[in-house]
Amino acid sequence: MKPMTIGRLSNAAKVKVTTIRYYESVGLMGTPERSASGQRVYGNIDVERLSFIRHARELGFSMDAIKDLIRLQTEPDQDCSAVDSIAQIQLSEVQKRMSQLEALERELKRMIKNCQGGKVDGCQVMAAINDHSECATHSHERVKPF
Amino acid sequence: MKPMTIGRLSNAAKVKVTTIRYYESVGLMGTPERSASGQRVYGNIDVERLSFIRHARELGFSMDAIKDLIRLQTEPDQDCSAVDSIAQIQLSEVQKRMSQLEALERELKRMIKNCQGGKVDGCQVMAAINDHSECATHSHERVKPF
DNA sequence: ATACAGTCTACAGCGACTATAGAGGCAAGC
DNA sequence: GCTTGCCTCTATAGTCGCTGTAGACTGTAT
Repeated sequence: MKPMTIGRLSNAAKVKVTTIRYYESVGLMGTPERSASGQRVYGNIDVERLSFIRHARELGFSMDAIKDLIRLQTEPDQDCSAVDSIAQIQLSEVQKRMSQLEALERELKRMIKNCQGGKVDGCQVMAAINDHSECATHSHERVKPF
Repeated sequence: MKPMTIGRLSNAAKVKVTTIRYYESVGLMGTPERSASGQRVYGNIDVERLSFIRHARELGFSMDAIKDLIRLQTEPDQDCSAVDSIAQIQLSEVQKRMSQLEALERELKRMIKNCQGGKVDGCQVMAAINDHSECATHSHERVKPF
């Protein structure tokens, strides 16, 4: 039975080694046992926890939100509503983000459709971006970069 | 006729003062004239350019893409296809991002629907996040934070 | 014995800003 | 002239969620 090193944990949970160490440094993962030579040694519970973190990250939860979820998990007698509300906030964030992106999609499509080749001089894409009177989202909220 | 200081430019273009200085530092905005006491002095053309940058950012264009667009704008005899292709890339990014978010929305809704209150112990939201066998997006691509 | 992969720490960098500190400038009212 | 109060200046550090690098040590297979 070989000890579960950080590399094996990485394979098991599908999270990069460097990311695991990062999660430890910010307190998302606890401080593991060490072997005689100082290497981290994990157990099955760490695979569980790290997989939970990965999935939550894939769902877009912030690391702070995940910390809250983990804390709640250790208090199983508590009311479920706190968990529910974290998920609700996440859902509304996702929906807000989607409606922004839909507006962007419409505007980008319009720009591209109107562009019939030719010179930059009369390019409708540039004209559309310059037309800052009409904003895609009708708000001044910044769309996060991607 | 008062000189256009950075604050007035900020108001006119709806971009924060600190962000304007940042744009200058990374070469997105040029280096403006200075008054005798060293304050930045702008003209109407700067309002145009900064508004263009703001709108392009709202459309999700990266700062590198915006640099390209500005460069192309100063060469109006060039072919429009470069501009078009920047917009096309942007559109496909937006669409990719949207389909990821749609998957997240479905999963979050499912999680929340199944949560009927009660204790954390039996919370379906937690169970759903723990169910990392079935991934929302069916890929291991990370959704960018927001 | 040697090769090579894995692990360690510490620190720098990414994008696109935002925040802070501490100094100096400018216009209006007294 | 003096004060008040906002504006602007530079420089630096922090944000988020990692990723990459350097240089040293460890563990395993041949």
